[in-house]
Amino acid sequence: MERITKQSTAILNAIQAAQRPLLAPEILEAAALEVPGMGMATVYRNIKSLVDNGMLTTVYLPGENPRYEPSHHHHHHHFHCTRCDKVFDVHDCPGDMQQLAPKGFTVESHEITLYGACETCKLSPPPPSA
Amino acid sequence: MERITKQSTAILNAIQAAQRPLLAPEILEAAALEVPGMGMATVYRNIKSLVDNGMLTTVYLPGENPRYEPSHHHHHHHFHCTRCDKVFDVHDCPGDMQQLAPKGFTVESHEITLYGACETCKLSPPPPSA
DNA sequence: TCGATAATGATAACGCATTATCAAATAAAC
DNA sequence: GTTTATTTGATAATGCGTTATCATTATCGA
Repeated sequence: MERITKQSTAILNAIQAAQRPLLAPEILEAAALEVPGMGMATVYRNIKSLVDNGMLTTVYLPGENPRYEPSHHHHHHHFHCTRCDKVFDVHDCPGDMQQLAPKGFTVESHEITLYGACETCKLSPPPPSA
Repeated sequence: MERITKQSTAILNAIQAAQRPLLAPEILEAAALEVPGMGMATVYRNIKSLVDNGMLTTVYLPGENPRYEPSHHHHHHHFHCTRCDKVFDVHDCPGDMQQLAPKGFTVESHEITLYGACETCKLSPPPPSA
């Protein structure tokens, strides 16, 4: 990916504008608003290139397909809304986790995923089923 | 799965003896020690049945295939050894995570995965590469 | 503007975990 | 022990995310 195309521009725009990690199909959906007819293969090709360049970071959550966000280079976690399935960054962290591990184990890093309702879903709960 | 067979017995034994969540291939490997020639399909069939019965709990870790452990019914987390890739239960928990979430978000649950070296791997580090 | 070459889109192919199929083996009831 | 229905093992098939293929299109340096 050496050339700047309207597709690659739209893909990068979509990821940077999202302010949250996106799934590949979400990136396609967003970028296709700017470049209608864009194909899934183009999204995967550009993602791969951006990840290889270090511009994108892959976010793995339990039982989920990979999401992608601009590389932050600072420690953070994620919130997965169980209503809308969107994932948001969480910039706070409880800190060292060494004390949780069994005796004799060494903790080198950790991942935390929070689950619950995001603000939008809290304010707009689904109508009670009839 | 209504009948008790030597295969189903070996599978349950393997899972209960492991004292840690196992991948499907690990269950096969362990159960096959007791019943040589056991097939992967039998493992998946029995896992599915045990999960449906509530006897087994599926453990999802980021970017990993599902693992299985006996249902505990108590809140706990997991430690993933980056050396041997084994996963261990962590019975401690930092507690409520509501304060980490963005304003307006409601935290209902959380998952924590610790990464590092388990005791065995710490005591037996790999030889330095030549 | 032209030409070389990289990117795109459509689609086939792939990898891999999981599930379905079905004949043979085997629990468990009688 | 016999009978009958369930389980097993081998293997094909599936689902699905991702990657490869290749003719066409488009970028960008000359």
